[in-house]
Amino acid sequence: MDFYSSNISEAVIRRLTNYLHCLRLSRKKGRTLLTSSDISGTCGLKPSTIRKDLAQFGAYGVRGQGYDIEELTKHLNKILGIDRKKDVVLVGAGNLGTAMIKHPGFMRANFRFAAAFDNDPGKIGTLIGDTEILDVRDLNAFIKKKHIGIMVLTVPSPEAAAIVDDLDPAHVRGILNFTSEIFPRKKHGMYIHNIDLARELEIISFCMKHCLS
Amino acid sequence: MDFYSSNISEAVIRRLTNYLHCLRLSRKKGRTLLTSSDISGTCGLKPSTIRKDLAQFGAYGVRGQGYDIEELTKHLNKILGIDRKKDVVLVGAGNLGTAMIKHPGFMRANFRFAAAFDNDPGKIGTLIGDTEILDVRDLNAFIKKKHIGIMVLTVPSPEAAAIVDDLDPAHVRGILNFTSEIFPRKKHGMYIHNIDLARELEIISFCMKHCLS
DNA sequence: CCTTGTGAAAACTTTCACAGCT
DNA sequence: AGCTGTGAAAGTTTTCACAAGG
Repeated sequence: MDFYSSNISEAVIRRLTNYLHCLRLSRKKGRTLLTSSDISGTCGLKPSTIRKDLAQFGAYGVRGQGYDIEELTKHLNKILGIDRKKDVVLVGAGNLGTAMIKHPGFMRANFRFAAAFDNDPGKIGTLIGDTEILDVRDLNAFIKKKHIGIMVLTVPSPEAAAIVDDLDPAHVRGILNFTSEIFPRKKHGMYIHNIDLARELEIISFCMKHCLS
Repeated sequence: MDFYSSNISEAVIRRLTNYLHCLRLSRKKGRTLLTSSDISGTCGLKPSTIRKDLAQFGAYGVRGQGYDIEELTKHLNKILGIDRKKDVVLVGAGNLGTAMIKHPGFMRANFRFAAAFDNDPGKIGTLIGDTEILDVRDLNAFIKKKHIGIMVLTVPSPEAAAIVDDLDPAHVRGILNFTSEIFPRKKHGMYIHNIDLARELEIISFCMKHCLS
């Protein structure tokens, strides 16, 4: 377990989340053991890659058998830091924001939306599911008071920069940015993950045209 | 321009979409030339990487000056296959689907939602913006009649597999899959791009914990 | 003088092949 | 017999350093 010091690439982390997906599926089916080639079949990765990844994090399978689903799930949850509840705020209570709050995957991954924020007076005070929409002007005070570490940013792109610049980096350590704004990976000690939905379609468009390997 | 035969990695394509983003920003500011270090500043990539990428696709800049914004934009649009309008269908008219249809980035990238599909009788016949919601049972007929090449899949995860399996691969060539189901990259000649929003948060969670390089 | 284009080097990632356990 | 764990090899990507050219 020396991954604190070593540089893990994003590709590996992304694969870990895929393994977790396979584990959840298999557990639902009532299985207790899973081999690297089982995972390979579901995720479309080489068994050797999977074994390397897991070995790197000190996950020990049993030779001749495979990996214990229960144990490996716990192990991966811990590695990914989703082994205990994390409070998250949503900023931008539009359709995308609403979709995020209602997404079943977030609860499964132990994320809890502590509140949503918006600048539309018509939305402020209302609920999305169980999550209250508050005034975006109170965002920083809320983050400070509740010790929120993660922000999901789903405002219109032009508003993104101002919100991020105003943020107190002492508290928010991670941002999931869905605006088209590209922020640097790390900014004031915060980790920012940029996902632009339109850009993903552009990637598909290319792959369809040129038949990506 | 030999990228038809060569294997371009997804990382390169993703970067191309970033360059396009920079180009759009700079054009808005009234600039006509852009250097690799300008792009570097906005995207957080090394200038040498940017030049390699662009050279690979035969984009020629002017030594001592940089790249012509107008020309490079056209060039990249063409490479990505977004130089002309493409019809897309949305399947799953929930919050995420609505967000996709209303996302300004799609129009900018020349995508047009020809229709949305859902199985909720209360939604069928209504509109999202200008896009009509039709019965999901008519999906395949519609795709065939209108020659739709791309599908955006935003149904609840358990419904995803059935829809994809029923699809006529002669028509749909690309799927942007937002369910947690992991499909193989290529299936029956279709290219499938999997994005699970919860998985992206898991990645952030890891990065926050272990300080990704 | 400035910035592109590019071969060569360095760094990183994936795959292979087989030793090591159960 | 079967599957993991792993060092070494192959393959890929990024970075460097500098020649070429406006």
